[in-house]
Amino acid sequence: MTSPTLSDVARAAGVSYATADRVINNRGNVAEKSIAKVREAVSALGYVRNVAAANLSRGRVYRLAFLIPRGSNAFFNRIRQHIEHTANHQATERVSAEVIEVAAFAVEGLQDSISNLLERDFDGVAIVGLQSAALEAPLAELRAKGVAVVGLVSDLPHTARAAYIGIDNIAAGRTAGRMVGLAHGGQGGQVQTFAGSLDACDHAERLAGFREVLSADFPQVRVLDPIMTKDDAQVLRAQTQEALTRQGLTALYNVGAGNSGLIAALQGAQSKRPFCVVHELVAHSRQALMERQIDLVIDQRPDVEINRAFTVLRALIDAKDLPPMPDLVPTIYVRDNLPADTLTDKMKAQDT
Amino acid sequence: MTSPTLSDVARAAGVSYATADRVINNRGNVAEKSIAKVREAVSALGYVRNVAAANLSRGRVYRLAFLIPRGSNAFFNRIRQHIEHTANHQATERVSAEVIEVAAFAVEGLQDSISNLLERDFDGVAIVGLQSAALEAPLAELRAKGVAVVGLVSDLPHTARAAYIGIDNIAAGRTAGRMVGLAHGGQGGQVQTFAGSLDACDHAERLAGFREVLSADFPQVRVLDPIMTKDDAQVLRAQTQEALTRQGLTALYNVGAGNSGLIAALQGAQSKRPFCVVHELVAHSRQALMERQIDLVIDQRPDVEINRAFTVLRALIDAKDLPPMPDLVPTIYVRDNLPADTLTDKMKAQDT
DNA sequence: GGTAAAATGATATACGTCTATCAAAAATGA
DNA sequence: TCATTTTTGATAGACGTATATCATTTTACC
Repeated sequence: MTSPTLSDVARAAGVSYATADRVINNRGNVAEKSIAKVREAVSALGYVRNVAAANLSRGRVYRLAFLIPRGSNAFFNRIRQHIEHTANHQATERVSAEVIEVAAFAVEGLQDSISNLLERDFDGVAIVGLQSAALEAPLAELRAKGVAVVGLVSDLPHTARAAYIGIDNIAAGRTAGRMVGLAHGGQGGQVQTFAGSLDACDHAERLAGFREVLSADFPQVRVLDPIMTKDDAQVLRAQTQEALTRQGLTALYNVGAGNSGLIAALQGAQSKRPFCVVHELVAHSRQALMERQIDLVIDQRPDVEINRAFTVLRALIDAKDLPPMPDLVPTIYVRDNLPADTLTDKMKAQDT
Repeated sequence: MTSPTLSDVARAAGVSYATADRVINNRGNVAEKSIAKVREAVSALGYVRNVAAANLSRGRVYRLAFLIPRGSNAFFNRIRQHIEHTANHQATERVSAEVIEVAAFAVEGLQDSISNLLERDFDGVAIVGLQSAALEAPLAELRAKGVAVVGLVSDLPHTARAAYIGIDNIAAGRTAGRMVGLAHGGQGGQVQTFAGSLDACDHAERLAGFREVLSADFPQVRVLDPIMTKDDAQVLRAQTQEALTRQGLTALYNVGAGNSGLIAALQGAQSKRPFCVVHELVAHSRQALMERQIDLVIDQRPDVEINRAFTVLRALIDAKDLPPMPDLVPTIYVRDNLPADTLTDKMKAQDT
């Protein structure tokens, strides 16, 4: 009934505990023959090492780092908050996580930060990455030291990381496109798109997906070229105001950030406004959804992503296979399926 | 740096390890004064019991049971599969889960099954419940024995369970209503609704939410009274075929199961079919989405729910507070944001 | 003040693994 | 065959907690 221990394995293999241990933790100086015997016994008995006992014995702690862009971006604040919350909780299980802020979207800064990680003694690192070959060398060094590396939200060069945790941005754009198309109810229309910069490949991917669906399945809806905003709320506000004066505009889609500006412009708008889709559920997009200034939010569920990041990193560090985890898909929010607002809830709890 | 042990607590409280242990595991026979001293030391040092060490010492196993309706319903098959997969994985951490099948939607059957649990030695139970006062007595007995009880997918009487893990069905119906409304693009229309039975309160709730949104925000869309199907695919097929012949029908919404029949009827349909929304992503609804027979699936993410059930039950059993978990919301799927098909993937993996 | 009861302290063993040490046995090479 | 190297065995202590036992101290009560 109870699962076999390493002593059981040793006995079954006809070797001493010490030898079985040498095999399991490959300490070397073991004859091939003994290795084979132990391996056989392991699979015969179905032995799996008791990680709890092992960690207890080792006094092991999992030291994780998260490299997140600096700045007051609402989305990354949410990410940061989730990391701290989770870390706080996992402290019981000897997991510590440190958030390291990085200059936003700058290859050199990221490169330096990664190099700095080499001197620290981390077991795993999650990085909000960039597609740049310049990152490959420092990441290779890091991985050579045995550090588990995953890309978070925005991917790293494929060869340089063990996993990517984030949504498929083409799918996200396609989803937005599908919804905008559906909302036209068979009628024609014009969509104004907004993007921070097309150098950011997530923006470019979303836009591509968006166009793809509309031109294939809703040809009567015209997609206007994106207005570049640098994710700046001021720019978005001005440009949205301008767009709203135009005739025949039936929808707005912002692939990037800076939505508070877009929303501000919509607040002053007339009764019949275009169908509006933005990305990432944060305080202001949530409120705008509730107050009917916008119609849809495509979210990447940072809570799920962070959860996954912790789980994947631990699995990589322990060299275990991955436990079942919820899939990551672009999530569509309307005003009717919003999750409970934890921040509001917290304030309520403080009131009582 | 390293977290305090119970010995540290004892020392800080000025008592022996034995006394600190008596307090922590409330074994009785301790003076109030000592209890207070230990409690203080615990919070002063921020002591948290090392669950891994505790479980190691106890040789503890978590024995969980899941009470799931019997039958070949695709949705519950998916649930069952997730439970087994997760259980399989958690075996390493000394968690075992048993799926117990129950006569579907019958109060007496469920009542008996719950009573039977009393003789087994489970630590936690997740039950696909019913709102019936008849369940309160056996559940109270179970909880009196120290068994953690949660409602899964469909709630139990509120007083009889520690938590409910499932979506808000009114929100799910509202979400469907919002999408159907949006898809009309400001034009009028008629929606035919289908339900298994309005005795099932999840069906009634979804329908109520659906109506609520349409009448409030899309009054030009008329909601027809639901056709009762008993979740039977044959009935759905016939009724859908009949409905499709009607003039002016712009949308279909099935709050219940039996979608394979609905889809079959749609396969034979003409080019311009109504906008179709169903619940639960399973093999056939997924395929229908891909092949454009339907437009939208509202899913409750059984994978997330099962994950949550395991986590919540463990937390209840250990009397810990809950770790961060993804929120449960009705998820909207279109053909562009579908998760990877694990079954298909598995088959692919076997091919290679 | 004396006795019984309650509370406390000291200590030992166990859980399964890691790590280390030392001695003994087996294999290797000249 | 002997010296050397490689491989094995035996064993002990540590990680933090649970549980048990037994002796001792403190408290309560008449």
